[in-house]
Amino acid sequence: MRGSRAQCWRGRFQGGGYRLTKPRELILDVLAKSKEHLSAEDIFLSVHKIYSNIGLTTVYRNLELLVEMGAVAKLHFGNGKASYEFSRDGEKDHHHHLVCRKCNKVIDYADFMKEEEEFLQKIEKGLSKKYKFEIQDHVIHFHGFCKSCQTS
Amino acid sequence: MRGSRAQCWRGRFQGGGYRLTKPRELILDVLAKSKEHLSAEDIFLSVHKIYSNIGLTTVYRNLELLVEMGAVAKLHFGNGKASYEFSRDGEKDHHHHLVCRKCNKVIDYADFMKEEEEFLQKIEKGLSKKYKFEIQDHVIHFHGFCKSCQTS
DNA sequence: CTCCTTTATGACAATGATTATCATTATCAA
DNA sequence: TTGATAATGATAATCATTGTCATAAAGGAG
Repeated sequence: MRGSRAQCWRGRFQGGGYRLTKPRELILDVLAKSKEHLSAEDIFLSVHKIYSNIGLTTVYRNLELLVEMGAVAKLHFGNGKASYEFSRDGEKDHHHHLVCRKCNKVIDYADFMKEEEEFLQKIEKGLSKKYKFEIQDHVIHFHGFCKSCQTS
Repeated sequence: MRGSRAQCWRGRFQGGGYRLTKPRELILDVLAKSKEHLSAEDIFLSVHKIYSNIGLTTVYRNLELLVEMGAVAKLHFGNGKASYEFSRDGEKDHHHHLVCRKCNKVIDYADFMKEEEEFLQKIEKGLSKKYKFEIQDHVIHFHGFCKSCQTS
């Protein structure tokens, strides 16, 4: 039980010459548990609760690594800090975002995902051929006003 | 000739209780001329060439205003600073982005736009109904490796 | 299991983009 | 032309993120 997922990650890390360390494991745990998009500081605080040695720098460094590995997506909504979440990876809970222009609230939606993914795959194929670009992931944000920020 | 566009903007500003000032006019000019996504500093430097009084703060302030007005889109690629460009507004030259995960190069593409826009409109309709969210704009980014950053 | 090389960590300082402050100036409706 | 109000620009302040470096931990070799 314990460690089955850890072992999977261990493999992914070691493939790149990296090691599976406690901070890394805990960061992954936090990311996995909270389906939300978290800031580096959010993650730092969560990990800190059970491992008070963790340093904020380490969190940043590992997020950067995970982004490079393609395991984590770094997103920007409107609040000045980056948000991180697991990237699609063909996962079940892939989703897209509605971002409120006023209060910066973010709604994750998973409706229409089948159609969207299907459509995106077609587009991706065309684009990667034309631009010789290896597409690994995508981000779709709709911007506007959420229910409570609509003036009219 | 001169001023027809300015008058249009004057109207948009005054509708919100804002004024059309020289810095604003020049910032809009720069944004209109360069189809590229520009950073606040890029814009500052461009305006500065012909109006050396401009302050960086003013550029930030006005970009923020334009974003609020829905006239300008604020985007984040991977270089630590925000990029700005006119938002769609049903314009001819609406486009989406391919962002390289390694060198942060951004390719604007306008292929498949007809299909994409058609598809997005359908999605937007469904989402705005379900989430009572007033959608004004969207962002689509594909992430991966550009031609010259592909290792394999 | 212990040792050793290498990678990773954490405290701290430094950077750099963005924002707040505030006295001064410019816009524009009357 | 004038006056109320919005906008500007210089400066300082904030705050997320990155660089530095001495120390600690991982994990392969023996």
